[in-house]
Amino acid sequence: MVASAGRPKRVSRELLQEAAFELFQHRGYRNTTVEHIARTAGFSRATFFNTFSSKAELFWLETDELVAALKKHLDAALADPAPQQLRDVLLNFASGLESHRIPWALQNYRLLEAADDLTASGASRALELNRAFASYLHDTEPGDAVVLHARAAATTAMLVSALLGWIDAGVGRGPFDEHLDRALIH
Amino acid sequence: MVASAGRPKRVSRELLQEAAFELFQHRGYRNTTVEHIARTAGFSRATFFNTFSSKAELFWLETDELVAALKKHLDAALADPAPQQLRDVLLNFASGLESHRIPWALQNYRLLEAADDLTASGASRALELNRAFASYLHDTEPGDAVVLHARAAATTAMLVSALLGWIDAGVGRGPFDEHLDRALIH
DNA sequence: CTATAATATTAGACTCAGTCTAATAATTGA
DNA sequence: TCAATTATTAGACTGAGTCTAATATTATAG
Repeated sequence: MVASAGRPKRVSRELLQEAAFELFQHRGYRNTTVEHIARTAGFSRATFFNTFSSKAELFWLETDELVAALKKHLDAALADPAPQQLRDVLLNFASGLESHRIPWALQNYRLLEAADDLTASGASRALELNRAFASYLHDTEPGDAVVLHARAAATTAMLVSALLGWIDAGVGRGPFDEHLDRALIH
Repeated sequence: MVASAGRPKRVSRELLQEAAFELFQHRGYRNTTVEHIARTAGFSRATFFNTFSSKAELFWLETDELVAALKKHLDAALADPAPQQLRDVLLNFASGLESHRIPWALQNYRLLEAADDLTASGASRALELNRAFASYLHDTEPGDAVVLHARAAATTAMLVSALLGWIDAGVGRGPFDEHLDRALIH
């Protein structure tokens, strides 16, 4: 790839994220301003908003990768000629989730309560998952739309509940798929 | 009740709400400023924030009454010596929900997508319900905490899903409890 | 009737997120 | 050296929410 014309980028999502998480740990999400994050990383506020569309987007960076991986997993499962039940696809994905690879945002999910923009952006991630589940169910076991959407919503809720419960369980918790197996009723 | 001392209140939640919903219909939630709402109702911005803690709180006024009614219903059910299953308590409550008494906010729930503060405040209402359901389950059928919280979360999700689906069904939809009965998978 | 205590309303200043525009800086290639 | 291109920046703006201090309206005590 030829070096493209124009002034080279100095900023990266990672640089800003690193500065931000340090500040969040230290002073909390609300007490950390975008100006503060940007200056700590060596940039201006304007550059921050060139890189992220919001303070919350930065917060969810790693979680978004996890969500994307799960959606990819669902797509792969759907490509199978005889797709598994959604439940089993999720358990399969869960078995690959290592304790040490949980996004910082999820480990610190209690921060959500303190900030409106975090609650909203967290909810929008859950809704994204919900759409993916509804779509999977639609393709694998069509039927009454009311029931289908209810099942998708229930699955999303149980997954999130299991994940947060597992995180809360702290060190010594077993593997995630065992928690999820108990939480995913029917 | 003796008339209390001091300058009498002129503002009321209802006055502001009436002005607000007119403006929301007309110009949308985002394009309606708090200043605009307050002035339309004949007050100042400062008075608005004396009355409501946020623009979003106003949006959810009627919904909050519905949530409070449901929580009361749960408490009443719990007072019974042999409490019903949560599912049946909810179906019972749903049968009393008339089509014409659906909060404006729920009828217009698609507005949520357009505004972060609405998503967040909507989510916080759902979480409030979720806590109430978890508490009900805790008192009626104790057991594994992971399973209990998963069931509460699933119930919340299915209830919301059913409610929004019912609203979307528009005129000609049957009674809500029929929808809910299908959505609440055991 | 007047003063005062109590409460409502208000203006206005402030912080912060997010948007936008216009200026400037650093690079490539001609 | 000049133009094209892209990155970074300052700075102004809007709007939500917080806060303080001033003013208005009432009841009641004297």
